[in-house]
Amino acid sequence: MNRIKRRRDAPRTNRRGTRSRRSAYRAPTVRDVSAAADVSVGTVSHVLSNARNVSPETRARVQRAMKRLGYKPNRIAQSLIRRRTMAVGMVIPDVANPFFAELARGAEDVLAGADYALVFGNSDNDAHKERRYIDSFKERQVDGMIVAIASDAESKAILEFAKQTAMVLVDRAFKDWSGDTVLGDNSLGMGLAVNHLVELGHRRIGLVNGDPELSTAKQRRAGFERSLHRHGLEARLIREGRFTLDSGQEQTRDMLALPEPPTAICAANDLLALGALLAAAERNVKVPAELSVVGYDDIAYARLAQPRLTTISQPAYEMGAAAARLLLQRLASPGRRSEHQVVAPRLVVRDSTVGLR
Amino acid sequence: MNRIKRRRDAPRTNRRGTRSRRSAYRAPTVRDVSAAADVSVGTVSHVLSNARNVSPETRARVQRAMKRLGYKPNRIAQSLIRRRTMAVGMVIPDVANPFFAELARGAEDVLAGADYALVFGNSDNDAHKERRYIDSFKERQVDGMIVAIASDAESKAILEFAKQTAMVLVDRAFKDWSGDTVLGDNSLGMGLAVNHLVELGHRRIGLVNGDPELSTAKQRRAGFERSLHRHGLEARLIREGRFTLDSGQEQTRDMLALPEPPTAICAANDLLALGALLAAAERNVKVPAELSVVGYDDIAYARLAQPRLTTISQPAYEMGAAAARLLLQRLASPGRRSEHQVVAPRLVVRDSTVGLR
DNA sequence: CTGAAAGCGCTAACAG
DNA sequence: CTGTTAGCGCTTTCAG
Repeated sequence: MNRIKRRRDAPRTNRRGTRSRRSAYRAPTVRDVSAAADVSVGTVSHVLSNARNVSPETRARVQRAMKRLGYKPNRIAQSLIRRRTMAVGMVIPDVANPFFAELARGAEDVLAGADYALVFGNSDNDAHKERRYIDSFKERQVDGMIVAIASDAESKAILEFAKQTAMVLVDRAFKDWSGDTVLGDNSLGMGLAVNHLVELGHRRIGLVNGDPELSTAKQRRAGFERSLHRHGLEARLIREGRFTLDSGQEQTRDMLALPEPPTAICAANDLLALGALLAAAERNVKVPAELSVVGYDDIAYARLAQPRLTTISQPAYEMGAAAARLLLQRLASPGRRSEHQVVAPRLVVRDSTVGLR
Repeated sequence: MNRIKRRRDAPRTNRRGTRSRRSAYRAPTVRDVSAAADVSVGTVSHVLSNARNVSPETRARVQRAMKRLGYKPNRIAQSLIRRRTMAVGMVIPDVANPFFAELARGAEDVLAGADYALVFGNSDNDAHKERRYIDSFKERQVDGMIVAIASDAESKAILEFAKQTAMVLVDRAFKDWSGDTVLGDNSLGMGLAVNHLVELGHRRIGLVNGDPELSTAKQRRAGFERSLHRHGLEARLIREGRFTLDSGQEQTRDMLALPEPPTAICAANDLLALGALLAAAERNVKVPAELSVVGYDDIAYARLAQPRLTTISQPAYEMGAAAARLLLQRLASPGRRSEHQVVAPRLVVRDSTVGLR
């Protein structure tokens, strides 16, 4: 009893009785509030969480004390005992890619609305980096994660991880994954692009692709090939690289140097398509007159490019928001069946594609 | 003693003696490890943190136990007692703005290298939202924050906050702020733009500006006016709005409808400039032949626009990285003098500006 | 070199 | 309706 008394009276002194020297300021705690309002800590906690009835007068007194002291609950302490951090991790390849920036925005907006904090990691499509972020987030006890997975290189670990904490895959998945997903229909989308080009009379159509280990790249390639075959065409002009502008430029440069260059190019994302435009400009190949180009994603800059880019549109913001909503749902009811949302791609015709004359 | 024994033997049972029903799995704790290795929890903690000497045999035994159990320290518990979360908050207006996406990348890369997690908030340049994120991050006990502040509306609260936790302002600041900063020289930058235009023979130069309460907008406007005056010109053609593409389009549309429209436009960022290009296209005003446009920031898409945008370049990635480094330094030595880094703007001439014939 | 135990700030079971 | 108190998982004295 004496010991406890001492603690309540002098909470700011350490065992030696000296005030801690570093940082004079120390945020008020439940104990400070309870002392100020002359109630027990339990009561303070309860007015905070509304977990049980507290008489109006007591409540008011406590709230006044809180305000006066500028009390804010320490979320870390809450997390420790509640076993919930109210934080979710997100790992995407690169925020500097507008598609993922939008996607992140979508996720953040819904998560913030539910009082979750978003902690971020850019994997650069590197399975190692991705794994490091996931591990780090796990140690930090995030309640869940949203990830645009780089490859299936770490699939074992991911699957293991997902058993322990909520996880939804967005934009990209891997086989063996059976949890929640929000994915585009990449094969269909690429089909749309090919159909458009074929309808315009193109026969020699090339594919400028991203990192071949990514599920999006695989599926877009598959869609490309399938669709060409369906039209009785061969899929020979295929390049792969990374999902970057530079790679797009390089791949296109390469293709345009062919004895029989393509008359049209499908790029697996808009960055690649923009790179293709640059490569064409280098060689003085006119787009769309001499080369049609279609992109994928419909980032904001697609319509600002010259010529305005025909592309396969995907609602990045919505995909992020949907992934976040799915995560929230799973957090609320861990037992529910997993859900697989697929968002439909849409062809947006602008000025970078034109009929073969 | 009996009580303690019980705890060590049955740590996974709650007070009623029933196993918790939810989540069969529970991560191993120091206690589990200590039991498995037959040492005290203190020893386990010490092999983890190397805080004191532990005999090689004991250490090995503990490490084996850790590995066997798959033990990972609980960062939340560590944070609570160490009073460090190894997390930093970042609030920027919008990741979907490539300038800030790059900046965020820069910060994240250096922070991740130092084992800090980055938690994110988009303020949309809304002082309220910004304040909410800052409060939230504070409750979450972040070790520090990097913020591109919206306005001085909440400056009181911000200053108060900064007394308690490390904070560096990036890209934007407010008067009264005397802490660490990484800022561009906006006035100088705008001067560069104006000089360039004047040298090309332009006399009727308009300013398309962003949110007037932002320090960047104020300074860029000031630089614009000062520079024009220095050339003996009046600064009459000034519009303000938001730092978005749409706003740029709108402001420019408005200006071009004037009886005496400008022959050149300074836009306070590239998004605005891109909007200006759109507005010009609408009216069939040729850029640069009939209207020169210069942007600000030099986002990746500036050189992809048509025409390629002349702009004032700022190293967004480096600014983010520098801010993160500053924060790390302050975290390491809280007493150090605050540092004010200013990054030099650079004129990049491309195709959107041309001499008046 | 090691163990015991007191907390970090909070929640929630238990006992009035 | 309110107070007491045992922990959450970890670190860090203090005592051997």
